Amino acid sequence: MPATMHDVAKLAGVSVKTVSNVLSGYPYIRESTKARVLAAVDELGYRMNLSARNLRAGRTGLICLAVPELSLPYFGELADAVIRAAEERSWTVLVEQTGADREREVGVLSGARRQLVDGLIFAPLTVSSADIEQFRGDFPIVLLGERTFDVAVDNVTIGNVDAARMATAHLVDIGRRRIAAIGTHPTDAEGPAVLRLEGYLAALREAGIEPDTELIVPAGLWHRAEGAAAMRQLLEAGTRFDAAFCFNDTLALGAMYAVLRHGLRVPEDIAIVGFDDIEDARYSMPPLSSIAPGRDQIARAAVDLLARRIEQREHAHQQVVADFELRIRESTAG
Amino acid sequence: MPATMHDVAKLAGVSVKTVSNVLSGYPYIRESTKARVLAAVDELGYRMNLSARNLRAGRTGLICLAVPELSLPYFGELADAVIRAAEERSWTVLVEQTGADREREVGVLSGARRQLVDGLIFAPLTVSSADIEQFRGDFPIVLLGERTFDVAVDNVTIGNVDAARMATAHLVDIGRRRIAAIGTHPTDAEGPAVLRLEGYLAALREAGIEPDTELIVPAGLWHRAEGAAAMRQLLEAGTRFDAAFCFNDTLALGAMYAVLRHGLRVPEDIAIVGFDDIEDARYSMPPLSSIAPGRDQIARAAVDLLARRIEQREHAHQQVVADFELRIRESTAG
DNA sequence: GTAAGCTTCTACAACGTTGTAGAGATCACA
DNA sequence: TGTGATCTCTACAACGTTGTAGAAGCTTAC
Repeated sequence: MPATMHDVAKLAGVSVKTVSNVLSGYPYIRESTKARVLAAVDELGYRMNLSARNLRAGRTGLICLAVPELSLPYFGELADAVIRAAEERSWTVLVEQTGADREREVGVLSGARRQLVDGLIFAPLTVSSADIEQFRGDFPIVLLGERTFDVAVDNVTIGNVDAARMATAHLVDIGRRRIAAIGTHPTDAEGPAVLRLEGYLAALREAGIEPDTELIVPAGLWHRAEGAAAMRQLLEAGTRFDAAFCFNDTLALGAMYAVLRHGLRVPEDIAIVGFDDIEDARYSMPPLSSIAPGRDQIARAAVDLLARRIEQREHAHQQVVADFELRIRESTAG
Repeated sequence: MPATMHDVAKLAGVSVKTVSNVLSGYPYIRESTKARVLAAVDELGYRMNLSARNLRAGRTGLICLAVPELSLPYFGELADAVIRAAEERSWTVLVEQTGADREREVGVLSGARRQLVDGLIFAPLTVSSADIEQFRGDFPIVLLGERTFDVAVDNVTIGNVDAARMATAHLVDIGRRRIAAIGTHPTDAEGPAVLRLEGYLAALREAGIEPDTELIVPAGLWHRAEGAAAMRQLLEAGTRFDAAFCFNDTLALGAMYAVLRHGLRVPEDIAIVGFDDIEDARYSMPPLSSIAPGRDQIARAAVDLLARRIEQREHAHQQVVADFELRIRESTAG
């Protein structure tokens, strides 16, 4: 049975409230009293019961981070960054995995966790802006990832369209004309897949290249296996092409694997550029060119926005656009 | 202001306790009453206040998973598995990152989180068994990873020594005699690095191969960068060798990168085997042979052990040894 | 000398839920 | 018809904390 404030108070010979005051930094306390209380805390190994504190204070000090899967390196690294950023505010992060499941994403928005956490940082994959409007209710939320439609939610993103355009333009710059895009979500109306496709198409347009629908390959989950499958499909179809822009790095690494397996060279035969700049990208053979989003910047911005939203429920929603940069490595360089 | 049980009770025309009873599945309730209550819950969008419930019940429904870093793929995948296993018990997992920092690991054992969670699943890196004995107090804990010294804590592991021995023996089987070991922690007295080294040495001994200390290279963090650095060090030292057993897959992938960069072939010049079988391993070029621990089995066992420990504080501590298998891929196969 | 202000501490109620105990109905059976 | 068992529901207290309100002592200023 752990010690409570009552035990501490009794041992220190003060009232419960005085213990509470000492612990919460109330200024008007005699030094000697404070010392006695702290000694008692120490002696009993007292730890505050957070359920009780939260019940009273209406805050839990917990935030929820909802991502598709931690086993995807990008989200593992992102979770890492968010947890660190949250720590600076002494918040605790509770990670929820949504899979790629719409029902679970809706569950996160409207679900039971909302009673447990003060706010939500949410990287949605399948739910639409309309869903978000509908289910979020009056709850502090920060979205990760651009929303195509305007939605009254704080939002941190990198410029997906610009970044995708830059990645594709880089392939054009090194002389490629037949550039595949891997990872589209043809049925989505919005979301990163849509935006990255848009950037890809814009870059082609600017280069005067006619897009070829045969070179645009969907991939639902953006895992390595799907990247490899998509690339195999392209290679086996006999479609001629000399480069691929993959919508994330795991797709790209899977695709690169399939190219090499097929006996072709990267980048000589097929140049590949990815997106996310996960650690793997730097140690693949050849190392993978990729768009590096400012992960720490994104995490910090998300936590900051959420903090402001929690403190002050009513204010215009904000959009933070984080920086990105193209890291050119050997998968696109001679 | 969210609705409380009182609001629901008033709307349904029953007592608060009846609402509570309906919601917690108490059997003796008239169907019509139950229906009225549920309708009221629905109409008000009522969600239970978990702080209050926890305060009353003395349980939070949260468990803590403490790992070094989520951005390490193995731990990302492990966290994924633990979260899924915990979900089946409708527990929520709170992930704590310890870095490789002893102070933080001690903090996890003795820290403030203990008031917030019902139990802890802990993958320690730096703390010793003695630390664990000292700091854990009376708190439900399950350790991930073998303890060399006996410590009164539930424990899930794979047979590190056996697995390392099998990996090394595999290299011997394909005809290698000069086998490097990458990833030792020379100052540790226990922990996976020590055990894997032990397995490595055992396999050499069984094959009648004299270990060569020049081939045993430390690496603190088991990141790709350290694996690459260790391998570069070996290559530049001019030490002759024809294989490497890396203590985890990220080390192995970094090492493989360095080998290929150095203009040598894998496996012809240097065969490489890793440990953990992370997803990357299957898509590197060449694909990496690795020890596959039963990750889901480990996660489930850890959650099960923790559940038993929470329900019933007093009983002998248990050790679960999960299965592993060697996945042979091209990094060790002609 | 006393009003006003500061410092230090305390009692009490409240946060939203559930366990305990028990009050009334209703039912089965003699 | 009475007796005990079963069903349905309720009042109350309690979990451990903090906000509110205020008491008591001390200092300052006239």
